[in-house]
Amino acid sequence: MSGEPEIAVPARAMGDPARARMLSALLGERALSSGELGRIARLSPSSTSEHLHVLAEAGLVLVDNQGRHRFYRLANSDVARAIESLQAIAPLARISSLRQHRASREMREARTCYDHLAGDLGLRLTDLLHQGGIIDELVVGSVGQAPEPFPDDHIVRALGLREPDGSRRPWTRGCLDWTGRRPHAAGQVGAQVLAAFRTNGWITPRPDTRAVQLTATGEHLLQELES
Amino acid sequence: MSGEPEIAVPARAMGDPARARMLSALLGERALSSGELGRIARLSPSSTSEHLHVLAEAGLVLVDNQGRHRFYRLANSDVARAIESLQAIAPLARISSLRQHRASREMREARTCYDHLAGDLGLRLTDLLHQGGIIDELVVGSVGQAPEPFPDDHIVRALGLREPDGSRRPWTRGCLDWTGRRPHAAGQVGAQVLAAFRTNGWITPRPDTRAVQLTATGEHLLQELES
DNA sequence: GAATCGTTTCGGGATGGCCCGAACTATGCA
DNA sequence: TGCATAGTTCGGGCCATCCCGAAACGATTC
Repeated sequence: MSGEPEIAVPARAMGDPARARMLSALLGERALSSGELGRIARLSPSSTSEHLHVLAEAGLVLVDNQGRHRFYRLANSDVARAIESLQAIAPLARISSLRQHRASREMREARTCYDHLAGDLGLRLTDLLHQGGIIDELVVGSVGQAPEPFPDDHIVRALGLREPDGSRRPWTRGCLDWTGRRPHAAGQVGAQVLAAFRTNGWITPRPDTRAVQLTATGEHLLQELES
Repeated sequence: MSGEPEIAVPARAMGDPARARMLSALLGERALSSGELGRIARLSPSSTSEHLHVLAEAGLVLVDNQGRHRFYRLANSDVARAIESLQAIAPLARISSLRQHRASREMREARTCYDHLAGDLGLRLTDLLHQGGIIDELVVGSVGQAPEPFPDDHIVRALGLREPDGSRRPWTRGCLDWTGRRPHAAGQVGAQVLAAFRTNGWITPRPDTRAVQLTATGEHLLQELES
């Protein structure tokens, strides 16, 4: 027999600035090593290790051992969802240094959000998908169906989109994070688009951050699709 | 210029067991006084006051002064959403005492969840609304439209449901909390149903908790609608 | 096997949070 | 005016957490 959920457990784990930075970095989907996370959180290796232990204990992250590295990732999409929902009510950090200013600009331009793209790039793609009839109008938190029959037009071919995979996962989901004030496309279609951008080299990762850079090829493709 | 949201701020505020209990109680929508919250969290008045100060500072709760009472409530529905999403990843409390056991059973049977009903009662109502064609099938986090034209059948009249009020708020939203493993109806329709249950005396509040009790009248109504 | 690299564990110091009782303020009521 | 009630502020004790450097550990490399 068990009672109510103890939200203090995950909340406490997320409630330290260093651990919050780590989690925010891990929202960028790919697994990060203890060392990378330590650099992101600006901590000594020993402190980093302790914080990661706390996160694992609270069930927020999982570890993959690979050689002498240990790669950490968010435990599941519910954790990602919880972090997003906290971002919606969290105050925005004050920016003091020039370095932070640049990092903030890069995040606004384009970044990954768990397994899809966000920032200005995410919004451009959302508009494109909507104009192309591949997704419905998005409302925050809403889920949408794929069009029937599945189109085979220019946009679909250019991005290499495939039909939904039949899993329970919704085709689109409106995901709001703190820039833009408009939801961007998450869900299966969002994941497909991010995968396409990665494998085709339309974006390149930036070091130690979820921000990504749109390459010249990527920008060309977008402009061509938007015209 | 401002940077990323600092999720550590709300998370830290929620990350104390006493404050978490208060927030969980406030999920029951109605505002609670400092004294009531102190009893719920089992704290001295002075500690209660400090904790509430922390919650207010983090923007999670708002205060209404009424005479010598101070009534606290969740700041907005985003906060409620964040608490719900943490409940989805939080471990369930172990139950030791008989008293906790009874409280847990009462919560499972029927409780309020921000501004709608949850627990077994919430699920019964969700099924009823679905069978009556008033809401679509629910998926967690999904939003649904009201039927057009708005029906005027037995269920609608019995519950006194009105058409959507034209606000942005979705007609239905699938809200999952920890019992039942199935989403129950939130959104405008959920709020209307709770209001009807309250004003018609189909439920009565239980002291110091979000749990409510279905009255004999309420049970009669439900059985009649379900037949 | 020795050196190296990434990571964890341990010890210890500083800090801050949590708790309470006592004193204080503000409201309501007689 | 005086007293009771609701709530906050203050002071102080205690404990958990957060940080780091030193040392240990395990895997890879030479």
